Amino acid sequence: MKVSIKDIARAAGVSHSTVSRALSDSPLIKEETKARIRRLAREMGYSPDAGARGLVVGRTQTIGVVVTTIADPFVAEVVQGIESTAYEHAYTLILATSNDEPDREIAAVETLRSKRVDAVIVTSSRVGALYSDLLERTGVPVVLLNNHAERGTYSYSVRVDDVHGARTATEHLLALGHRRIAHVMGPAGHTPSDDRLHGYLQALREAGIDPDPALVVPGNGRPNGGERALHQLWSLAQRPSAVFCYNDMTAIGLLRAAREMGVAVPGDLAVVGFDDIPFASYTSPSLTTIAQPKFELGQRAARMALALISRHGTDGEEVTNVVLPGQLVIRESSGVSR
Amino acid sequence: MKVSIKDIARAAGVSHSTVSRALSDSPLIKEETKARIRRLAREMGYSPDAGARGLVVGRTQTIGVVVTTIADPFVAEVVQGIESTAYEHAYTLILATSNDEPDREIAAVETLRSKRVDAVIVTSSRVGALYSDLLERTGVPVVLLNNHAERGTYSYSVRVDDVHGARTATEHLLALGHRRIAHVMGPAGHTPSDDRLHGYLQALREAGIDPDPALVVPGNGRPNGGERALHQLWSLAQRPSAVFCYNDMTAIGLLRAAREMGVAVPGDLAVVGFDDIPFASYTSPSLTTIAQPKFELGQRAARMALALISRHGTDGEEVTNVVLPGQLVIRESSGVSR
DNA sequence: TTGTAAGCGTTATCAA
DNA sequence: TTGATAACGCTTACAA
Repeated sequence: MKVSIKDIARAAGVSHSTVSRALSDSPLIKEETKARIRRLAREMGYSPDAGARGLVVGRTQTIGVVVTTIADPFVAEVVQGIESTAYEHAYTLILATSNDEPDREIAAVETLRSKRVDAVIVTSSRVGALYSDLLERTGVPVVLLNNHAERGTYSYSVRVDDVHGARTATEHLLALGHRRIAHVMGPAGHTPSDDRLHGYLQALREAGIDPDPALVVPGNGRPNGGERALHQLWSLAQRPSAVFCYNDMTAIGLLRAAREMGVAVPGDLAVVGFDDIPFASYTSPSLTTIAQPKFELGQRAARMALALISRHGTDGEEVTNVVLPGQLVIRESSGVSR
Repeated sequence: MKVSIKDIARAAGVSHSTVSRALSDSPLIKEETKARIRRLAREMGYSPDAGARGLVVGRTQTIGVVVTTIADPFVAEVVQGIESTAYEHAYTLILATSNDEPDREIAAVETLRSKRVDAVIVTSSRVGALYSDLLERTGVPVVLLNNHAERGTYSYSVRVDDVHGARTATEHLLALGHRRIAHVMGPAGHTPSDDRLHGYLQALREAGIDPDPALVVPGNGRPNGGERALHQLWSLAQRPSAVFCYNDMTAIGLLRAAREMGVAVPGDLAVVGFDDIPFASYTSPSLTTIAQPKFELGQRAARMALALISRHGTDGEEVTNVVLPGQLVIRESSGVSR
């Protein structure tokens, strides 16, 4: 049923090593025999066994991708970018989902290690460091996406400049004349959360505004976090006139709450998000946001992983961390027209 | 560097087969030795080579997942469902993206075959049949998700009942008093598109309404298709008072166009979608739709794949195709309150 | 309870 | 230009 290189050898009356060479187009083999063998292989429905090959060559042509959940539009687009360049280089993706649960993070690392992936790309995990530690001593290159960590021998990162993006968002609101600008934070203990908060504070201070702690409220990166945040903000004696949300999901939840509460956006409250997920342009009002080059982030991460793989041992070309800028996309929710 | 079963054997002063047995918790090995070997394995940082094991046992504990694009919220949730049950059964996912390009579909099949995946799950492809053909003769079980095809020995499907869902959606609009109900179709040549159109027509006829061909307009399953569709519908002499869209993405585009064109929803036009993507409840007005049990679809597909794998050869338990019902979720866009 | 040996499907090293 | 043969890391009869 399953046809191997030996079956072909038998049928062709040659040795199995000749078949192996012919199939990998070795210059050692006579064109004539090559052709014959290739035809035979096709006819017999031969498919090379990647596992067996990996065993001997020491590479699996496989990249492990760890995400918290693929059901996050941001993550999905990043993975799309990874896949596209992996595909171009004949690499395959193994997907592992962590759900942000420590057990599953560990399990994911173990599995990927066992599958002997040539590299690992970790997207927006809270514990990128975990991977670096566990995998680095294995010698598996690790690329952290949107999660900086100490730079190790094998661990690199590609990310968007969160601080700068947050500043840009905040400056946009400042330029529109807002003085009481709130911020809904992201999930606690997440580097991007910290950085965006940081950028927000920086922009305020540079504008000579003393940040009001009451205007910085917790969130979780999901819609319900945004909803809760608006309730909290609206119960303040001194309400904000604008809010910069950790991400678009948060902003979308906040937008919905605003609708329910009769808070006019951008009239009563200008809103800016972060990420530019596909739906940002379909909300009502459409969402002003900082666009992350999601697909490109994925591409860069994949390219970096490939570079690290080929560099492996030979330590040739230098690989450096990548930081991409986010871009302000102005839509209705910040009410530029006001 | 890379420690193998033999290294452990040497360190433990036993043969490598003893190590193999100990690590797989064989009852043949004395508890004492087991413990010793396991400790050693941990200390030495041993990680079993899945490829090597697969070579001998004939299984890779891997499921291939083919999607057109992972950057589609519907697909992403389905994959999430697949991953979750695969994980529970110690299976790993290999992700292949086809972009709906024939070349890549072929390439995907070849790759997955080479990687010796134990089963393949294909999500919403136009050409599910292709996979059945190519893989079935290989003996790899194929599960088609939302894409029925001829039932083969190894090819099964799990899907949502599109006809029924479309009927439900249309009946909902009929019950609200609408008589001129339009339909924006999905991508041409896609089974779900046909089925949903079919259900829509069925519902109309049963209500004694002769379907007006002018009210059935083309779409593509994406927002811009919905936008174009509304322009087309609104240019009619006799406009519809309601529209059933192929899916939520289409409806969302249509909603945006409506906003731009000053068409009130649901006042001038009631809108119903299909899928219930996460954002359906965040649009404005929020979207009435037919909810597909996405996560469950994924789970079922994975379970079916696992069943097919274990049945393999032994032809034990019967496996039957799965059809899940969609559920009407009433929100604002159909204007129930009117 | 453990060890020996064969074999899974490849590639790679020597010889011929 | 081709063929033997070993090796990759593992499981699994078959012996002991």
